[in-house]
Amino acid sequence: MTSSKQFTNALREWSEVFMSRTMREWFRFVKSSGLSLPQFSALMRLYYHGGCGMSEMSAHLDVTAAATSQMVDRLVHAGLIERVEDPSDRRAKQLTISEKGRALVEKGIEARNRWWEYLPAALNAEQRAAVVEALNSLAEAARALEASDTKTPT
Amino acid sequence: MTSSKQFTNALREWSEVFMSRTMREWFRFVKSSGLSLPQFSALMRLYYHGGCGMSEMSAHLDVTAAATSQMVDRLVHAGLIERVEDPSDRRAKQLTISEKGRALVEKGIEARNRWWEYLPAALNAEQRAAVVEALNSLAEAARALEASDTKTPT
DNA sequence: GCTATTAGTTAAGTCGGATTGACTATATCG
DNA sequence: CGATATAGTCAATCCGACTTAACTAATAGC
Repeated sequence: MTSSKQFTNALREWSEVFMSRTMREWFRFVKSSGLSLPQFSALMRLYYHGGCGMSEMSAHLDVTAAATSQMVDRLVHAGLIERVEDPSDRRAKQLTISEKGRALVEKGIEARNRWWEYLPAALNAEQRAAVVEALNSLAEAARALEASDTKTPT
Repeated sequence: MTSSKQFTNALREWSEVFMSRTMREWFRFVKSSGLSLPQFSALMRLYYHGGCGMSEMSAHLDVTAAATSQMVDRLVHAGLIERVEDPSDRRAKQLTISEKGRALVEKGIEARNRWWEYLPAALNAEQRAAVVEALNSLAEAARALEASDTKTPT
């Protein structure tokens, strides 16, 4: 078996364990928050990438402008998003996440990550160091991949 | 900084990169399939854990029996789930995933994993070996954690 | 054997997600 | 400057997710 194949198998296996648990925790949190998954997608977009316009949000969510407008209405009404006129184009609006929205997202991230915070205790110091190194390599490689994907026209 | 803290930070960082991309690919796939996320949750449950009853499914989805019944109706109608009478209890039904459902789930898993299959090329052989070892440790530790969580009354 | 409980279904209702179409205000282009 | 394009919103509509309530058939318990 090639080293690349072993790699892929190992990542696949970890991915299944990780996804299964993390998604479960995420869906649980979202449900308990009273919001929907698409609403959280909108919030996370603003949280991780900063403010954007309605069209950008619409493109990100891959839905029509009308759908976005209605969803953003609800999030604005809930105090989770702020919508202001774009100073450089009077037709447009700028969306930013409110402090309340930010706090909610952070709480969600915490909730979905909590399960693996007990993992260090199950590994010895040597294993932990190895994992740290490996994950850093992975994260770096994945970010490079993301950057090069972004540059490729689709 | 403690080794445990470094570990947690590394996993957190990888988790963000991984989740961001993987969820995006997953949502894209689900949307293109014409099914909803809750429907996929039901299918994945059957795929990974085998057949179960309606009540079990209802508990897994964390919704009422009526919601489950209606959703399962749609999946049965779409040929993705099979629903038969439970031979040991005439009141109950047994749900299993159909071949069509299985194929769809597998296609989805493939779709959400495709992005990181190019990662090996970005790492040298030494790094790859280290990652394989680390991920195996992680997967094992996570499975042990899952098993002990299951045994803990909630 | 009778009563209580259970497994699942059906109906009715609300909600958010999503679409299309129409519209207004604003920006761009020739 | 007028015509066209654009950014976003509103209305109407459909759909699936989800709830509650009521119901039937089957099982469990005494």
